[in-house]
Amino acid sequence: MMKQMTIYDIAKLANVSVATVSRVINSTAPVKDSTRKKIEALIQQYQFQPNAMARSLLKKETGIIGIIVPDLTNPFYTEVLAGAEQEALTTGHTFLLTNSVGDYQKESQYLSIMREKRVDGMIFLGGRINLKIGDEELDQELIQHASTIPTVLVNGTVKGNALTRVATDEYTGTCMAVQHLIECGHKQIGFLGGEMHMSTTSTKLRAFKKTMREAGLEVREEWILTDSFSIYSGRKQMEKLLQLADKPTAVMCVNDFVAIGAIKTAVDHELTIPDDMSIIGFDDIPLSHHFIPEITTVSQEANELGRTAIQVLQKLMNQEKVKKHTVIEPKLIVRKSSARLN
Amino acid sequence: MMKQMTIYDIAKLANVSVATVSRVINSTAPVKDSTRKKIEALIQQYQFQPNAMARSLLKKETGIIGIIVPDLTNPFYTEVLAGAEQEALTTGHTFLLTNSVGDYQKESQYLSIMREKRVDGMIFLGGRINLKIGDEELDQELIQHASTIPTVLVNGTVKGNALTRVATDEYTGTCMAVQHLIECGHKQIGFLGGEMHMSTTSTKLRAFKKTMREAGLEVREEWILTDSFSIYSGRKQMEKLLQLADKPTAVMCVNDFVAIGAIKTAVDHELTIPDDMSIIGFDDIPLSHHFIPEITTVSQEANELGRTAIQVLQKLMNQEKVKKHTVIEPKLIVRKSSARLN
DNA sequence: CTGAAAGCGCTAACAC
DNA sequence: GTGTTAGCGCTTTCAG
Repeated sequence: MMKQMTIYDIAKLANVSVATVSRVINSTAPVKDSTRKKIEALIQQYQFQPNAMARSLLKKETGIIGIIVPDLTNPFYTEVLAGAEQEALTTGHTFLLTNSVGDYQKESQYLSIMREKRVDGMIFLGGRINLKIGDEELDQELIQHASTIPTVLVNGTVKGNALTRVATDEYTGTCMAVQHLIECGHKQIGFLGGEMHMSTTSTKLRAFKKTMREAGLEVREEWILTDSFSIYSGRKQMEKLLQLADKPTAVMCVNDFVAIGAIKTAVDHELTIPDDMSIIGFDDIPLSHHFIPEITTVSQEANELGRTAIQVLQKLMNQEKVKKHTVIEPKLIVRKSSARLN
Repeated sequence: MMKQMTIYDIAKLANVSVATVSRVINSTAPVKDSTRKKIEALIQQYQFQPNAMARSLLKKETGIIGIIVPDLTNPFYTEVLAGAEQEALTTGHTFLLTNSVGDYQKESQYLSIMREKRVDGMIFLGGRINLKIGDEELDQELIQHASTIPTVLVNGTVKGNALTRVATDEYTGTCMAVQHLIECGHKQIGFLGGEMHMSTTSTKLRAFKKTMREAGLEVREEWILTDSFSIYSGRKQMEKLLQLADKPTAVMCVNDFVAIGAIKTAVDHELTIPDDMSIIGFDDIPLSHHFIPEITTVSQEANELGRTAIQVLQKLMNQEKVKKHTVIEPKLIVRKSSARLN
């Protein structure tokens, strides 16, 4: 590997001081045209790039935003990321990305790395902040951490809502979806969840029950299943549901993955969706638009969520005032996996 | 924001010199047990984290691997990333991730950032390294860049194969898939591609033609369509194909996205897949396993690809000898979107 | 076992 | 316009 040049090397070659070189690099003060030209030529010739470490050490800014996501292969998260990236570009920030796989210990480890690397700010998604009953110690660690690095939580929170967060209104979103099912004439509606100890599941379940009750419909416990957030989990849950003698005519799923799994298994069992059963997802991952049948779902506006998260973070980093809680309104997207009860 | 402590603060509090603190942090030399304990307690108490910038400046190592991907929302790339992350974890490296959206100018910009930040190494995916006819200048920039930072290219190359790369054998993979179709009795086979100027498309097309010819089958130019790599593109292409009076009984698609689009449009047109037409994809994204029908495809072993790329990069970073070209063997995954011609 | 001091590459006063 | 110099926070000789 070729050694990288330093500002000293350039200065020597140009017969000027390092300060002058620094000035042309940062256009921070006027420099005589001829010397500027000379220096610029040298920089070009040797492909000189100033060392960001050295600069950061001094400026106390790295231009890096740390991100912790729970699952890189989940399209919802990548969509959030894509939105965030787009927005971060406007201020020239780059992402230090880590994948926690929902492992709390890894989260802690990554939190440490972010601090060592002195990221300018960070975004935290999933994992511990999605726990229905937060863990005292984990929350404390995160809060502590946030006192030193501007941090925004996406779709989650910690004890006492102590930190800045932006989140989709999952409760309302679920109400809208269930309401849609009810308006389609369904009276026997089930719920397929993710892990019960995650707030995503419990929030949506609460919304589900409340909407049912307000419509005067019975909430049947045997139609409420929970497992995990994967496609495979959707399959398992639908498998169970179909074994029941008395089956619902519609189900609300905790996310699109579970909905896909549910549809797939239903189809395997010779059901036609939506004729034999309406199935609704949540998230509006790109795939839900392309699946056969196209899936009715609630859009989390993932891209906007990501962009907003960064906007809030940027304000935080600039020491501006920000709302402690920004909410993104979800949208019901009616497609082909739900229909009138006939 | 609370100010972060420095090694000086700790040293002062412990009544020792910074050198001693450094020693306990890095266990780089023996320290008296009692002073060690004292320092450790302080570090714990104030949650002190050494500043990685300062250290990197000295050690000329950042612990960061730069990654340029063309599309964060494409499951193939995220799967590669997930594999890479897993492997990078073994050496404690973290990712500086950038999303080029296939924009060559952005790639250049990100290349610069990687150099400024002095990443220890980098992985480049997609974009310019996938051009059928490489751009002289862009290649030169990348080669130049690689002379200063260990770099590995994934599924692509530059002029003269000047750089280290790991890649799936797309040619062989395509041959396998087409061969499978032929063995199913198909004689009228089409090809749905991505952009024609990308090597992925042209390589696969070459393999397609060669396999057809060797089997004594006619290559019909009107059945060879190219557009882009998206689901939407698959839809458009299938739309065109179905307008033909004489249609193929099977099609090979450049990737799973195109296959999904093709299937969806075919189904919209009341065709049954695979009974009326066999359709094969490429990549084996998770979705292809869950789509209805499940998609026959060629697995790129994305996760392994990512892991291997990092392994090779690690060797490169350690100045070990590495093969200039590591190839990953693809696998044919026969599922439900292809069947015997009846 | 511990401390003093040099230096990593850069920026920002402060002089001239 | 330009040069000198003092750090930024850390590691690492070199002495003791």
